[in-house]
Amino acid sequence: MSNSKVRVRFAPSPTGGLHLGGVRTVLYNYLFARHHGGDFVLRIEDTDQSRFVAGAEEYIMQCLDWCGIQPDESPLKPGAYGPYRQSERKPMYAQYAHQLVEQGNAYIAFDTPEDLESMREKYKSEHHNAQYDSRTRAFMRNSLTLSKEAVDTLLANNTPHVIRIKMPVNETLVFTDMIRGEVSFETNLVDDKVLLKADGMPTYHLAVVVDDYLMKISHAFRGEEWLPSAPVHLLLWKYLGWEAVMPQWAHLPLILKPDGNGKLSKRDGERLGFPVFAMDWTDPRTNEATTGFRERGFLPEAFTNMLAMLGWNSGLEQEIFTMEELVQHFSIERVHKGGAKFDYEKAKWFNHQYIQKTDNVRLAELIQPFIADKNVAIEPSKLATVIGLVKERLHLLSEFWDQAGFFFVRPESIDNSAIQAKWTDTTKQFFVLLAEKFAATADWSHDNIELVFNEAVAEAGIKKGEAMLPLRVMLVGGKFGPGVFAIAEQIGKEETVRRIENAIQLLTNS
RNA sequence: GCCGUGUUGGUCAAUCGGUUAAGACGCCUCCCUUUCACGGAGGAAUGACGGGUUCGACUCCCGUACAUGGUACCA
Repeated sequence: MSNSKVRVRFAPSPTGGLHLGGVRTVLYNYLFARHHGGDFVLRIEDTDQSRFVAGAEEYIMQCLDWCGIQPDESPLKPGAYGPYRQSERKPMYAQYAHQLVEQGNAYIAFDTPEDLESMREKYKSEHHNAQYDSRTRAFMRNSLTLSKEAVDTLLANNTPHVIRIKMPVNETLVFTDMIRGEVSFETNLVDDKVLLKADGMPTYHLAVVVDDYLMKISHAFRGEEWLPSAPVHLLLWKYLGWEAVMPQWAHLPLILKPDGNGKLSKRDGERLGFPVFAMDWTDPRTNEATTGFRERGFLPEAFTNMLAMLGWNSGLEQEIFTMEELVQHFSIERVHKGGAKFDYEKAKWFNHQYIQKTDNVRLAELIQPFIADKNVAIEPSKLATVIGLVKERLHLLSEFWDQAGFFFVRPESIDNSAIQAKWTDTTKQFFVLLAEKFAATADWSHDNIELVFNEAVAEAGIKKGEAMLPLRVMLVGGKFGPGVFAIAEQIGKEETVRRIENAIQLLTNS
């Protein structure tokens, strides 16, 4: 395998929103492919017709697009190994399943769901371990226990049936995982998985092997939850005679919930207040909406950078990597074995870093959706200027309006408590004076505004410190924001005077 | 229950038998800043437990504990 071209695939099941862990799996696939100059394939694993969800496939592709990950081959961009949806590859699988039956490595099983149910019930009480294995299959209705004639008759009558792999007895299966090293399993302890379902569709087990073979996949990365079924896949590669070209496996660690333990789920995000999906997702069946990182105000670069570092480490002290740098440094051997708890605070830190290094014009475009509902017309150039003023205090793009809304809209209310304490006749007279002086100022530039302010302070005979904070609150509404004179300059002379006068009135009447 | 996998500060993590056990996030203190933030300087905080192997173990081996994944005609 080592001398052939690197080809990897991300093979999601289109059943809903794209989870953090899913995105990280794609990312690692993508980085590995690019690092080795190979191909990255997107294959849709839609073999379970009962779990079809409208729009899920398009959604997944949009997520990849947002993340800046372009597949070399996908349902939308077919290469030489299509089709790229398993549902469209249906005819390809049955022949291999039947080949296995003929070779004696698989068999036909006619058990009904009820038969299986009662088998499991029975074993639960007797052996603790209910599985369809070498011992069980001798008592079930299948081509191993039935006569050839009986089987033929059942088949001729279109009796529902599946094809199961026939696990060997007393064998130890060993393979080398790229991040875990040698892993071994006892064949006696893994059951006879269904390969071909009664509806003629393959299960994941058959499909993944057949497709990886046909698509010439060289390295297969998937979540750790697949490790227990690896022996089935291993055997399939062997029985089908493809062992020599079997991909190298790497089972990625899981992303865990921040509190307690366990796999991070959509519910954890809702419970703890952070997104889990890459982008907003609304389930068409239940209409349940889930927020995504994009809509929460993440930059895609920050999102992918953060995910790359969750479970992988370059060995350098650097943490901020462009996609190109990630491609350059990535190696699957440096992926951690243990699961990583997701840390939303750190995720926001990454986003903050990226907001700082992104230029204001692009930020303005990205922020547009977050202010679209404010009903204010804002020129892009002004937006960019304001962004430059407040970006250092943004962790999420969605925080922009809270931090900068006062640049565009007069504050609805002002934090009186911040002024009240210092509000005396002297300060009131000062602000009346200041408003007059401001109104008469021709050169409305930052430095000159400050100059005029200083003059007013001197004339009124008060301390500058007593005037600065009240002025800020009058203009901003609260104790936050960039330099006061920069704010005054930006909102303009008329508006500055207006806000001061409004505040004086408000404070006088209260 | 059974099988697999994992376990360095609160979190992400470096270390590939010999270090004062890096760094980052978060937290705390101070400085800067007539707000908030940014920035700067400090600080607290780590090898699950028990046995080996070794001159020497966070690093290797074996147990135990704990966690987690699987145990579907779902992926």
